[in-house]
Amino acid sequence: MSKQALRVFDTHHHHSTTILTSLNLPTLSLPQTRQAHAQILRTGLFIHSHFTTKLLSLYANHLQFSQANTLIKSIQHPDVFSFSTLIHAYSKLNQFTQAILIFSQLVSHKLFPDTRVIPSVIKSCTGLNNLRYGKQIHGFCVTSGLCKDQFVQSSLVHLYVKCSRINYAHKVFDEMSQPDVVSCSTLVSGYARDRCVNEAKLVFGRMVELGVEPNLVTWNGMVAGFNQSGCHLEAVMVFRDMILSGFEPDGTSVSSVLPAVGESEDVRVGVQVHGYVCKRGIGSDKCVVSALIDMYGKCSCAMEMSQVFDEMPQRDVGACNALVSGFARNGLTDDALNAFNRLRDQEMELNVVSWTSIIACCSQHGKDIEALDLFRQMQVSGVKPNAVTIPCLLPACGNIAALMHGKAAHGFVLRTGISDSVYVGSALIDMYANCGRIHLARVCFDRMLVRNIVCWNAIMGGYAMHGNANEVIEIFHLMEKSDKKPDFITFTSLLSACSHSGLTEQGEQFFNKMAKDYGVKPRIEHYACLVTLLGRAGKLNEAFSTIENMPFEPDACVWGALLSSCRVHNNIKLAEVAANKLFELEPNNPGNYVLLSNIYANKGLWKEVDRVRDMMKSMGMKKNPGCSWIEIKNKVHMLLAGDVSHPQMVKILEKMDNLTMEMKKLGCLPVTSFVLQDVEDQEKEHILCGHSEKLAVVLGLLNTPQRSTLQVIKNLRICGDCHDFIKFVSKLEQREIFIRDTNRFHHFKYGLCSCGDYW
DNA sequence: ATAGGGTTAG
Repeated sequence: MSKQALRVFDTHHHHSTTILTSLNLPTLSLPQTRQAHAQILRTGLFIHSHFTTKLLSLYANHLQFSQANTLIKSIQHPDVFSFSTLIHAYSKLNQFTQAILIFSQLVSHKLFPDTRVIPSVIKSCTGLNNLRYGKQIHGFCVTSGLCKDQFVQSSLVHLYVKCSRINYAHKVFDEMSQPDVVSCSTLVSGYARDRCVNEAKLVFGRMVELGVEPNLVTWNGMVAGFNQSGCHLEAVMVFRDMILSGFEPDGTSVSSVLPAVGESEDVRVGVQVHGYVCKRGIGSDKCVVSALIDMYGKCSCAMEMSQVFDEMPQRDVGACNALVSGFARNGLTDDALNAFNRLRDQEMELNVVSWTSIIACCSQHGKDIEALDLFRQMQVSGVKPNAVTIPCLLPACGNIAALMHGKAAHGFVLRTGISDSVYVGSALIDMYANCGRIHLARVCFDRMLVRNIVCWNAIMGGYAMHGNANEVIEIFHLMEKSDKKPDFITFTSLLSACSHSGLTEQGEQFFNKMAKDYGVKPRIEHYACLVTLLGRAGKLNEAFSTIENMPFEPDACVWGALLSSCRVHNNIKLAEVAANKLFELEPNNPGNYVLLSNIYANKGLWKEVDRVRDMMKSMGMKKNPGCSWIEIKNKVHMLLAGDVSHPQMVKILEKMDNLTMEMKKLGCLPVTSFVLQDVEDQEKEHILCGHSEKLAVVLGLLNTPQRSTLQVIKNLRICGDCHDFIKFVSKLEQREIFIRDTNRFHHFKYGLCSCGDYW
């Protein structure tokens, strides 16, 4: 066609009919459009609005917004049709903002919109989730009478469904004189998406009564709606009903039902659907393949998942993403990373989902530094993070207290305007709390416009971890005044905060009224909190009888809580009871053996210490290596206990010797009880020098400005010697030092620690 | 010329 069109433009015979013919051809390329435009200008044909209008839609289809917008302004007397052409073009291309912009020009020209243009305008409001403007248009349609049009009405139904105003949608629907299949389907899928199973079925029944035949889109909309709202079983059942009603599911149906099958983890159904896909020959549909891979991944069938991937006819980024997250979901992090790297090697175009999946995989499986690095690489490669990427990344920052990285992500959130997301907000709260900046966490919390229960729990959990029980209780009361109901996580924060701050009575009160006053039945973790609460207060017998009388079989957390309390209060008898239970429940957890031996060592019972050490040895178990992280000048340093490989190790040990000497001079001798071995005192000191948190603190002292705050993260509980050492350092060096261990924050200042030496 | 359904990341 292009040859013919160009021949027309090359002639100097400017018969309007010839050009008109060429402009009526389905599409012209952009250069051809420009050529036609030039010719129209030269020949003066622009006075006929038909040509200009045609040019408008051509420019719009080539995404030449400024050209199209200029052109329409050049028309002396534009009519509704000129504007409509452009609006239709924009709305079809999902350029909703542009569409609405043109519509407002139509209005400002005092032109009267017709029933044909309104649906595209409402569709644009729908696409932008702009309920306000949509409602205005609705109002206009009511007063002008355009509302009687079926297309206008069904676009309004869609607007309200999309903007979560299902009641409005139903009202518009009820006012329709003759509901059509489109409006019915939209309303049905809207109810399904709102988890309103009964209403969806009611409207479905009503459309049948009215003689409106449901079609494939109706059924698919229901399946998709139930899937999206988490009614997975319902989605699968509707899929069945659809087949029983004589419909042949297509690619859309299958792609909608498979995620639901995956969630219900019923691989037999999944295999059936897979078989159907093969039979119908829709296995080359990209969405179908991705959904199959996803389903097998969710059903823990990594083999089948890989097989579907390997057999797919054409590589597709969606399928690759499903594969990566499938591996990650099953804990196969190396496979996930390999698949991701293969993707890059094959120069497959990675999208934001690919990057977000792999970042999530790393931050959820202890590969925090890798996650941060991938986030950097993502931006280098030109893919923009979005409101999902950030909550996947932030836990990695929090895990290793990479505050600067977290702040950079926060800056990104503010610049890109995604801070309204509750996911982003609660992830920021968690990150700041985990980085020891509880006040910044609070600022994020206070600035949120909408908060869900996760946000409330995040800030309360943050304060609890910092041992600020009063703040937790204050937030809890604020929450009571809001419309959010506390859940079991809320009470875990409350109880652990009370135990960390020694508010024993208040903690017991919360425990006693959580079921009665708030309808939250205590779970086993709440009993564990109660044991810690009583244990910390020295009420070890009460703690023990709590365990004996609780309505659950006590688990490792509960016995672990008792054992820790026994360490604080040097109770050998109960420690042995708890430890023996723990050795039964988790024989391969070295932490329990270490804790018991520390309790023995603290009382000088070296024979017992040896016995525990031999137990560990005979089981081939080693103490988990202690590991600490500290962020210095935007770089995260990792230090392992006893590891001398750090480039600054000579300086670190020198500084540590100096500090130890100062401590001795001032009579603050190191406590040498927290070592596993019974060795000569001097050697003990040497082993203590190697504890990772100590190394990290000293590294921080050497590389940061005087008196600045230090922040260290440790993978195990802080040991007593290091605790004493750091208290001393905080006084001698006039430093605030935050250390987060597996349990809580220790805030060292002026020679004291916020935990009050109970932990 | 106008209105409805799908996959993969939290």
